[in-house]
Amino acid sequence: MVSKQPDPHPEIPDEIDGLRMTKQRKEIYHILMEYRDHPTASEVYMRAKERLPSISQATVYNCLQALVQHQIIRQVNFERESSRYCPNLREHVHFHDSATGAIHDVDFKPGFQLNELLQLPEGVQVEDIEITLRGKLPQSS
Amino acid sequence: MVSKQPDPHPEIPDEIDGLRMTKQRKEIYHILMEYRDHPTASEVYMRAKERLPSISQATVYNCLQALVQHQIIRQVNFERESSRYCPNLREHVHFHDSATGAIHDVDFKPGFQLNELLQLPEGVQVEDIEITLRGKLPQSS
DNA sequence: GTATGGAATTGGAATAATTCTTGATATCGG
DNA sequence: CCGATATCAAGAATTATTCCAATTCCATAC
Repeated sequence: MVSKQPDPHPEIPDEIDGLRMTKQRKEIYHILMEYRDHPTASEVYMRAKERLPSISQATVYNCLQALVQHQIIRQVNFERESSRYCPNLREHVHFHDSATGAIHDVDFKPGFQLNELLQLPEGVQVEDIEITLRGKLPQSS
Repeated sequence: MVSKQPDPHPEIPDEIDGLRMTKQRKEIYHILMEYRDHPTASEVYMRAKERLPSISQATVYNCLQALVQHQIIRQVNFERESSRYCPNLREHVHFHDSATGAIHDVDFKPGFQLNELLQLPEGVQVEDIEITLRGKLPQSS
């Protein structure tokens, strides 16, 4: 008679938007929520192995992909680097600090309108916007 | 006595911004200028082979990289797809037509200011902006 | 002209991130 | 409890790109 292990992440529901949250998916989602530093798949893999030593890279990729497809997290691409993953679902922009390599989320100002910024042709339907900035933060931050 | 072949692209100077424009580099630059449809490296390779049958993929990659590094063309990345290349040096945005897959350049409106759009922290120095839109054009276009 | 040195080109091998495949496991509904 | 379905694991396969070593090209000096 083996008693079940307690769920290590009881704050994460067993299902999100129709996706069954398995042990592995919960762990990976938890990792993204905890640090929010836009890790790559292999960084997620390294962190996940600490709690789930038998997890494989393939599972990490599978889980990340399942979470992205169900719009629980976002995949972030910068240049040709490895994809990074981000649990922030608000519409936002990514700022890459060229000094430290860190990535910061930057929000839009309320009420922004794309066609105030761009010479878009009449009648376009914009389904998705992706904005990435690269630059330096002031010293004091 | 073999007479030299005439330069197939006399409109392209023999040097741009300190980069010696060899036969291969001229051909590749010409391909980008002619169609302006944001081809991938292997699309450029296929087109280049028509005029320079002995050109190699490695050369295409080398030339594209040299042109990018000398800021003669731009490398454009979208999601995790192959890089695409673009001779438009004006600051602009890429619009991916989700119906046809075509990529269109969209200009900024004059006098746009990033911090009208974004809640940027005080004192950031933005060195580079990359904006990509995905969506549909109106039928009639 | 011809020689020379550095840059450019070539073809193939190597790399890295990601996806695919297949079999094993776990979970759900009845 | 049992079969159906979903998920996971491990390694092979794929794809875009880069690296490497050998050759070729080209500008300049002789």
